[in-house]
Amino acid sequence: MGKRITVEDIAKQLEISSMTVSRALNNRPGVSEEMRKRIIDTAKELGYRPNQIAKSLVLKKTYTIGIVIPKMEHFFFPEALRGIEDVSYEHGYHLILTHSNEDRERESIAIQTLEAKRVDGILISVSEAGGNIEEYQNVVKAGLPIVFFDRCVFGIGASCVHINDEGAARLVTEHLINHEYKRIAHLRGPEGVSIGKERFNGYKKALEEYNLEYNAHLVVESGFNDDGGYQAMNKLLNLPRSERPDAVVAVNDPCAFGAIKSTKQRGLKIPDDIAIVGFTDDPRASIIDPPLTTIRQHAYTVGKTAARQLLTQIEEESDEIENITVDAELVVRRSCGCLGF
Amino acid sequence: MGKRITVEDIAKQLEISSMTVSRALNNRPGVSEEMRKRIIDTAKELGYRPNQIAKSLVLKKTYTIGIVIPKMEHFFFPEALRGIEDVSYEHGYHLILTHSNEDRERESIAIQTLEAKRVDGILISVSEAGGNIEEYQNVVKAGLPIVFFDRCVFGIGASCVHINDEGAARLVTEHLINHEYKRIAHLRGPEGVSIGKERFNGYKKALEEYNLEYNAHLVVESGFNDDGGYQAMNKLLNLPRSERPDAVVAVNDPCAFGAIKSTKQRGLKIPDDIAIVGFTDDPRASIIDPPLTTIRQHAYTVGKTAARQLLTQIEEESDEIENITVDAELVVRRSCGCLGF
DNA sequence: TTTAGTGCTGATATCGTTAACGTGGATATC
DNA sequence: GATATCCACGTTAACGATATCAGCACTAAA
Repeated sequence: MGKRITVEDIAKQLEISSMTVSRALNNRPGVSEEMRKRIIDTAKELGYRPNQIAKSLVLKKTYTIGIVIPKMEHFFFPEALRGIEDVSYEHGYHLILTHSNEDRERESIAIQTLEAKRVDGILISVSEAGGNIEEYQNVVKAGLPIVFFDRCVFGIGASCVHINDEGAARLVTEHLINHEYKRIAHLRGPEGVSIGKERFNGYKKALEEYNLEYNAHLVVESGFNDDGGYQAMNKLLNLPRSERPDAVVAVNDPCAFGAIKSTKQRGLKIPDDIAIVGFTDDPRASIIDPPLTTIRQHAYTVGKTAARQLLTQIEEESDEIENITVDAELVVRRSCGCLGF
Repeated sequence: MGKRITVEDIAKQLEISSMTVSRALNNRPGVSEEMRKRIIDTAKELGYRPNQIAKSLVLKKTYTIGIVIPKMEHFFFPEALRGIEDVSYEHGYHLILTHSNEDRERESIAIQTLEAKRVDGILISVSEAGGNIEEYQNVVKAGLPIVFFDRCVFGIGASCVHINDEGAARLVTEHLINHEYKRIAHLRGPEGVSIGKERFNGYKKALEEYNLEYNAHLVVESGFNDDGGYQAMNKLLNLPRSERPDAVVAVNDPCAFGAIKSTKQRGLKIPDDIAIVGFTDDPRASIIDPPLTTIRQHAYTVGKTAARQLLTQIEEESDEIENITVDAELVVRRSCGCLGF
């Protein structure tokens, strides 16, 4: 590593103390304007770059927030990330990005890394494998602000930012019920992940409300991606003809795409033979054939909101916990049986 | 911030020196097995988390690499990011993610931030606005390893990882020529960005090779996203009928999507009235109507390769510059006029 | 003239960790 | 029995920055 210029180097060159250099470069009072100018000029001339590491050590503050994301492939996360980045940038914070790859162990390592790097706060969406509750609790106990987004963990004293998953799932299921589908299936997310559970609850409540029978055979766990949706849909389509669903609520859009693939492969028509709806509003949803009816999640807003909440906790040193719901909306396209585009 | 446990705290509790604690926790020789065990146990008990900041200060090494990405919305970047993350994780490095948002000023700030954070190396894809050449040169001069990926800057002594943009653009243009299209247009990327220039060159060379006339009216700058493609295509379609293109090479898939939208809005059929091809192989490319013929870029591989190159430079302290080309392939679908799938 | 205040600058300690060298005692070697 | 070697552990300094307190020159007020 090429030797970097330090405040000391600047100080020596000008035959002053490093303290004066520090004051000048950080725009603090106690330096004459003339001296300040000379210092800034020399700093530029020497190509000085402040050492944030040393600064962080003494100030006990890194201006960095840590992010744990379970899966980069989901459109939702890069989009949320963009929201997080925008807000952080405005506040002068930077991001350390880690990736759990839906793996519990790797998530645990990621959190410990972020603690070691002394981030000022953590934003996390838990892995599909279900969370490291104890690890989260340690973070909370250590007084390190942590905010969950999308896939949350409630009741451990941390803020959560998410859409109203239950309500939205209910909404989209009701939409199918209004189409008079009778055997509505659900490709559900994992039990251990909040959104899997909540969306399932929404689906179930909609059925109850309209006095449709809940049928456990029609609920298949699918994980969160295309392939899981494909496999799960295959299971449903392997049922005896009379037991097959006439409509499907997928836990998210990738699952719905997998389900669409499976359905088409068997020569079945969507929505004529089976209606399928998703959840996310992935960019592909509007251009797939047929265009997918889904819930628009506003990932960008979720990211922004989560980052704001975290920064509030960091900067106000408050430990006030909030449970924030971001609006989501039903986007009606054609895969549900509606004609409109 | 809750006070964190330090090696000193552990040392006091065991009535030993902090040096012994450091040795034990870092698996270094010079500590009896019994003592090591006691130290590790106490560390766990107290919930010790090493302070990577202090460590970095003394070791002059952060195990962190900085990333500058121009636009999160392009599918390419999250995918490249995934490749980068996988490789870094294997090597025990972490990522600081910054986002230039295609803005030159913001990119410049991002680079300075990364230098201040004393990252061990930088991976960058330059902003659409064209790069801060001087800034890059400063980084190189400071001896900080930097690798460009996808959107590169050549000739300043930094490694580059990219696909053979010129060759691939030529390939896809040739494919159109073989379809016997005569008036082939190009929606081109910005002059100041390597891939814009290279792809344009490839397009031009293909025309030359087949003795097709190059027509400057048929080349319109489109930027890199949907809307730019839409606007640029509108310009082409506003030409007198006889001057309109019968085929279009878009600089990337988002542009192609915009062009498709514009074309469809005018009631023109793709590929019958106008063929359109893209570049990227965005997830939407295979499901749009008609499925888009494009160049598959293997963003994941580009990310992986760039990260590997950077880590090699970091760990071997070599300043050997490489210009690495990642294979890309033509993906033939229907928007070019082929029948297949 | 003395006192107090103000404006600029410097000396020293500190953040948490590790490198480099030092020490004391047990064991091995001749 | 003297010397060398090795092991386990300790002491000190350093990384690069800032906080804190102190000092010095000068001005204003008493």
